Amino acid sequence: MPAPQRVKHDEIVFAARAIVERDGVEQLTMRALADTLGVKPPSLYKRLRDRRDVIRLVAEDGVAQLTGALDAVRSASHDAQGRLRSMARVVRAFGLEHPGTYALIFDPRISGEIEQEGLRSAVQPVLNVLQDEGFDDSLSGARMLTAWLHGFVSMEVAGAFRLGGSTDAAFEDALDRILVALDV
Amino acid sequence: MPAPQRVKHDEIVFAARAIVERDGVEQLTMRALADTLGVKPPSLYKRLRDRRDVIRLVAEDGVAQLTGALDAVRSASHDAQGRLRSMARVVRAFGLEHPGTYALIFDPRISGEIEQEGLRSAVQPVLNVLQDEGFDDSLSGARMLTAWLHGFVSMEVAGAFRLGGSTDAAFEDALDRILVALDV
DNA sequence: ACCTGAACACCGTTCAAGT
DNA sequence: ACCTGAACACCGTTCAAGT
Repeated sequence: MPAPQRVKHDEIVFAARAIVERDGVEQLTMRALADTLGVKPPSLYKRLRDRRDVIRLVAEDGVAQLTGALDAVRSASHDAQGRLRSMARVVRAFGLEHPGTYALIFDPRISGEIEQEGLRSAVQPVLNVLQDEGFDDSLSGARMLTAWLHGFVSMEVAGAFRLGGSTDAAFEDALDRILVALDV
Repeated sequence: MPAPQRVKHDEIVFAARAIVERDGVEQLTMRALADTLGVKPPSLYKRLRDRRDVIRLVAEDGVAQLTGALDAVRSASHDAQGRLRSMARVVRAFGLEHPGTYALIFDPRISGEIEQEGLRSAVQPVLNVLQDEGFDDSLSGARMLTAWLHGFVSMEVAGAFRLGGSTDAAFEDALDRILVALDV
């Protein structure tokens, strides 16, 4: 008598993502994952290749969510400047809401394996906007904006801006200056 | 008869740093470290609290090196713009030469424990230069420059700039625009 | 005083045996 | 067809016993 499948693929990803958000990647063990799913560790290997596979799925789930959020605001503004501003805010909001997943997406050790790479998925939408505007040197502009954005968010998440002032204001202020520097 | 001390503290840090540079942090195990030192794992606990302690020491060693390199170029230029430019190049060069250590220094999970914090140690020298110049809003300016710089270097190290063009030129170009945006 | 073997609690992963 | 217990090779870490 065949044993019934007790756990669906999506449930695994959901549970794994929850562990990452709550406790960090290093706590995402096969044991912890099996426990929250009410199953024994070896059973997971029927659905997953190994632990790296789990982490990859969590990262891809995060990328999909971030990409979706970026798409949602893409048409919100009519001018390039407004669109870029909205997109930057979306990335920052995602990082502050999901620091564990954000770190995972941009971790070079993982992002190399992601289907739709984390880092490229951050550069690409910005590049698209700049290209749509017929902006000269779109690639280097996109890189400058995304480098600043990723640097700001990861430093903020890491707590590097502990000292002084509103980080909200610092973000908006620097974003203004970056957009001016881009000359969009 | 007391057994002679077979391994010095500095040798441990040196060996650990070498493992990180060559194989990455995850390969820095107590076993691997003991092996390269010609000693058994339990012996390490006479000199170190635990594995986190080893990692902390490696990170601090890297921070000291980076700080030293920053100090060395600080007086190389007479104007603020030249100093900031040199410092940015030094950080980038360090990241490209020591990607494993760079990632460690800026990893929020480790930098929180470092004596002289990695992220702050990157912001501070820039902040000093801007303050020396009597630059208004030095803090937010320092943050903008360091955010862009850290973002650029970590994305470059992660291989996010695979597609197209010289990254050297992209770096210099963006650095120019950032300095203009800062209006130093 | 320092070093070590043995031991413990954890991992990830495999596999034969159960249903 | 899926699940599980047992087992293996790895970790980090502790500690009593050696010199």
